[in-house]
Amino acid sequence: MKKHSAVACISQVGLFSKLSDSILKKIAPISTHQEHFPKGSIIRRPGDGKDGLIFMDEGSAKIYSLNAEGKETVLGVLNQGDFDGQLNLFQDNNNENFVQALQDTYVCSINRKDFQNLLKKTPDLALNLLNSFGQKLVAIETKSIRRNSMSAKERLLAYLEDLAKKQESRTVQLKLKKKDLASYLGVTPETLSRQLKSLEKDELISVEGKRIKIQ
DNA sequence: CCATTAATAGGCG
DNA sequence: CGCCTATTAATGG
Repeated sequence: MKKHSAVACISQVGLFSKLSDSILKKIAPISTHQEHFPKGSIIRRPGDGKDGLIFMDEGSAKIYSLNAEGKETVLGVLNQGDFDGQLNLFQDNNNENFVQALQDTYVCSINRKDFQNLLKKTPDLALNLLNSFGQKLVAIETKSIRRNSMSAKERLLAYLEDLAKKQESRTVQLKLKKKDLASYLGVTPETLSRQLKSLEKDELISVEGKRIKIQ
C-alpha cells in the first residue's frame, strides 16, 4: 500500500481542491483515513448505518440501486477524487443506493456531524459544495435529456465523447463492465453490443475490449 | 481445470 | 428497441 497522507487524500478531492492549506489541515484530522475495499466489495449499502461523505482516494466504484425485482440500475461511476454520499449529510436517513468497488479501492470518509460543523466554520467549503452540487445537477440533467431525445446510438457516442474529454484522450478506457454501461445508458446489453458494432462499422470508433478509440 | 458470469449473435414481436 | 435463447469468451477459484 502506498504511503498515505491525510492532506494529500483530501486535496485531490474536487470538493476541497481550492481550499487553502490551513483549511485542509483542519479537515484532515477529522476525516477517517484510509479504508481499503477489495474489488467487488460493497462500500456502502442501504441501511448500513454509515453516514457522511466518502471520497475516492484510489480506484473507482459504481453507484447503483435495486428495483423491486432485484434488477440493478447503474446511476454513475465514482473515480479518483470524486465524492458521494452528500444526501445524508443533511438528514439522518440513509439513501437507497449501493456503492461497489470496481477495482481495489481506497476510500476516505468524513461523518455527517463533523462535516456539518466544518461547514459552519468554513464558508469557502460551503461555496465549493454548492458549486459541486450544481455540477452534479447539470450532469443529471444532461443524462436525462439524452435519455429522452437521443437514440441509443447517439447516446452511446455522446457518452464516449464525454469520457474522452474526462480522460483527456481519444482512446478511452471503460471502467464499467459493458452490462453496467448498458444499464447506465438505459439500454440492454444486447443493444449496447449492437450499437458498438454499428459505430465501428460507421468507422466512428474502434473497440478492443474495454478500450475504445474514437475517430 | 470446472463453474460461473459476461459478451455476442440471431430470431421475433 | 426489448426480450428470449443459444453460443462463445472471460474470469475466478
